[in-house]
Parts: sequence; structure tokens; C-alpha cells
Amino acid sequence: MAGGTGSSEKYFRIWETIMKIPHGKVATYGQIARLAGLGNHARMVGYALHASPPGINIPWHRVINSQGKISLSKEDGRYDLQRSLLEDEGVEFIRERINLKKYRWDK
DNA sequence: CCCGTGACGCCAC
DNA sequence: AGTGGCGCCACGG
Repeated sequence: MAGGTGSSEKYFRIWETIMKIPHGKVATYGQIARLAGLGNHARMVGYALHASPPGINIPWHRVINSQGKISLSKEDGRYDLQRSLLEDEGVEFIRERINLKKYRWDK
């Protein structure tokens, strides 16, 4: 294959990395970007998630920002959804923040 | 082809 | 701890 340079491949790589996040753990955008081989381009991860096709089975809710908070706006309905999904996995929220020292995917 | 926008991160104040 | 600004890359108009 001559240079598999397809942005789709990048996205796939990101999704694949996110799928590896263990149950009850979370990962930051920067962390995913790094593990996916994209360097520190965290924005790409967020964009890839936004561009993720509906129906794809990826634990998008386990991806949060470096502050340990949900990057979505509280106005967005997905904010509460993400929080609920995480709490359902045993991830504890303190105010609107997650203790990364405790729940960050150790990888 | 130029410009604005974004599910981010880091640094300065 | 909160706010503002810059960088970085991809995509739609």
C-alpha cells in the first residue's frame, strides 16, 4: 500500500485507541492523541469524535479534558449523558471534576 | 484558496 | 482559581 495517507485512517486510529480504554477508567484528549500517534494534537481527537459515524460502538464518554472535566457545554444534552455513563461505571465526580490521579487510564 | 470554527492544551497574568 | 491568548490541525462555506 503506497502511503496510507487517509484522514479516515487517522480517525480510525483514534477510535481504536478510545475503544481500548478500560471500563471505569477515563483518558484525556491529549492522551488519546499521543497513543494514537498524532502527537499532542488533542483537538484532532475531539474532532474525530464529533465526526464519528452514528452506530459505531466506542466509549466516547471516557474521554475528558486535561482538567478532568467534561469538555461539552452543560447546555448540551450530551453533557449529562456522559456524566451519567461515567458514574454508572463507578467514576466519581467532585463538583464537575474527575480525579485523574484515581481514574486516569494508566497508559 | 482564504476564513471562521472547534468534544483541546499550555502558559501568562 | 478564573480569564484571556496563542498554537495546531482538519473541515465546511
